[in-house]
Amino acid sequence: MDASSDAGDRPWQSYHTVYTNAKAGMEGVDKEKVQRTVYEMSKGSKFFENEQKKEAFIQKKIENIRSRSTLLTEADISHFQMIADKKVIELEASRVLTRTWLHVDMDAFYAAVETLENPSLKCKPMAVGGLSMISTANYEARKFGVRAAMPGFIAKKLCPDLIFVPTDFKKYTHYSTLTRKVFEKYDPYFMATSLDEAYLDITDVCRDRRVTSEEIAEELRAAVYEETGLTCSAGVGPNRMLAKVCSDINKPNGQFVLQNDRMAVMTFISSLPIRKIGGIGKVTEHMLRDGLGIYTCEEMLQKSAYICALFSSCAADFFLSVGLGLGKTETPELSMRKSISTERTFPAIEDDTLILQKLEEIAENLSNDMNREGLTGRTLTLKVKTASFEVRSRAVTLQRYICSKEDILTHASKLLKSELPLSLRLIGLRMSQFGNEKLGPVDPTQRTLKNFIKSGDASSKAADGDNSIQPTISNNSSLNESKNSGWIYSPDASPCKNGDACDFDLGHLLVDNGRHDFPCHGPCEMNDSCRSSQCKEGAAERNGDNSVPRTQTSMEALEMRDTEASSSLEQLKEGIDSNIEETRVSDDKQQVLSNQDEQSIWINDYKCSVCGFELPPCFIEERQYHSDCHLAERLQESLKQVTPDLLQKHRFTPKGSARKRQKSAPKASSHRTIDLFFMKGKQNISE
DNA sequence: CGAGCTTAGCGTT
DNA sequence: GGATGAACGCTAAGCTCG
Repeated sequence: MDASSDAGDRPWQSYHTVYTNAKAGMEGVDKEKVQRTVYEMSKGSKFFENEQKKEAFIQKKIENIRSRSTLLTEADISHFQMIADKKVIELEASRVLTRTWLHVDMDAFYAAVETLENPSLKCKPMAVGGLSMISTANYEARKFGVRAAMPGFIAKKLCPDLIFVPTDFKKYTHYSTLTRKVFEKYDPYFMATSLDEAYLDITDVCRDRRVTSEEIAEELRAAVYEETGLTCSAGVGPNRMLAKVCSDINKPNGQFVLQNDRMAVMTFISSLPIRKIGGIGKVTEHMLRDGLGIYTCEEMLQKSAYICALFSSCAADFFLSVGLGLGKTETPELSMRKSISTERTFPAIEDDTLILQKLEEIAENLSNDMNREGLTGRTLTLKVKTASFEVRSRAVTLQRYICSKEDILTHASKLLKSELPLSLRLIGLRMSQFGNEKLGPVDPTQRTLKNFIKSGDASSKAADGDNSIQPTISNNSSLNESKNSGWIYSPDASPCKNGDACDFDLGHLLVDNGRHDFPCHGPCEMNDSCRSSQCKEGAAERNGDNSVPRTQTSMEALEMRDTEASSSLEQLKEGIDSNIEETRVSDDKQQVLSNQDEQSIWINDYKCSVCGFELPPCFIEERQYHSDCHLAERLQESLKQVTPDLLQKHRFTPKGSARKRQKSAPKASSHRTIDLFFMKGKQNISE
């Protein structure tokens, strides 16, 4: 249906890409011509066809929004209006106008760096990237409609004289470091969001030096130029969302200040197109515009009832806060990496052997990256893009943490083989659900077995499912051969129906390797809200009560649970403690494991002194589990003597059930995979 | 019913 | 002449399992 209208006089008008919308430096560009060229160059390609499919799907979603909105009765609308009004009141109450944020954005950063190092590029249209993709274009090139994220061959068509310069991250990192040295002087806890962007809370520096935010912005930009020879733009506002919008207003080499005043904010936001807001991209813009007739931020509030009726609560909160000009004002806590991935695009290949060869390379890359950061993970996700640009992902969650190339490849191959035959143009692997990293960060909410017992958390309830680990080293064939079967604690026993009695959950423990800092080696390159632990503490202090880092709140929660412990559980804990002491004194062959003992348990750094099991030093995590399990065994012995009836509820189970789970889990998921494909196929046919 | 898992998709640089 | 990236974080929805 849509195709008929698209196929009219100007079919290119309905072909939207991420790079056809307006951006700084694009004023005065013949948009119609650009759009037509992009369309002509793309038309008929596999990429284009896929885009059309995606576009049709979005159109369906829009239709869905429209029809659902027309179906709302007056009663529905007044109901949702009430919900919306309540949300707005709550959001308004959360408005903070006491902080001043500055967003810095380097002007055409990569291109500017290249020009700095090669002045002959000055005043010539230039793009960093290649014929397949452009990272950044300088302002000369932007006059032709050339933009970041645009394929180079289209850019060349728009601007035949365009010069291509290959990307060189080393250079950009160097200059990024220089800019950050400047940022640090204005806010030691500044948030870098990429190599060329950062948020600074300049409240304190303005107050201490008794200067306006405008003066700080001027000074900072001059300092950045002084330090690097590069220009940047700045935006100032009462929160980060607004500051980011402001930094785009007078780009390049300019700035814009929005006063910390509610009226000023509301006026500013009223006519602001929604697409200017970070987080609202092509699809959301279309859905709001074509589905609900929302073009500006102000209209978010005018149509608040519809927003609450048609979107999730979370999305509605976001949209309404946009309408109110609200954004984040606190310095966020240290955030840890949640996944690590690597992917490669190549000319489409069909040969299974070649495909698996590619996979091996990617597995090796991922393994190297993980080892570099000391990460281990248990969820492995395979991503493939077919020759027709269809993207699929397939994941497995393992019962142990892996990081070696061999392990990754083993599981990735299984995932991939079940998809073949295919013609692929991209393969990617992502690891998530990190575990007890060898060197990297440990979830600070998790504690060592020893600390857990000492602090009295043995009395706490089962909680924090996110952090529960289900280690079974028996996946490893060499370990399977071990005669020692007592030290695996099973995930099968973990979910406890009897919540309150669930007070000794080994599955929720994580080995503490003693490192909590974000592994930041020099300047972080991607998405780095990188801070040292000192910075984190500083940020917490500054933020006041509302924004204590997650680490601390979780710990507080744990303390709370401590105090809530019942007297019998207190007794249990005391029993454990005293029994540990007893064991320590009485049993000289089988040591109770303290931090120091965790090392000394290994005879010749190889053989377990308790059970004789041999595990080389490189199996850091496995050894940690191993020693913890011995401790768990000890505890169980102790518990038997303390409260035999309570012990029944504890979940320290033999190996058998773990094995059962290993067998069944992957099967179940692969079945579902097939089912999904089947369903998908059927859907396509019916469409 | 809730937690955990899987898959897909959006947005950002 | 052909040719449209990489690496994250986040959310929604659907499913399974206990």
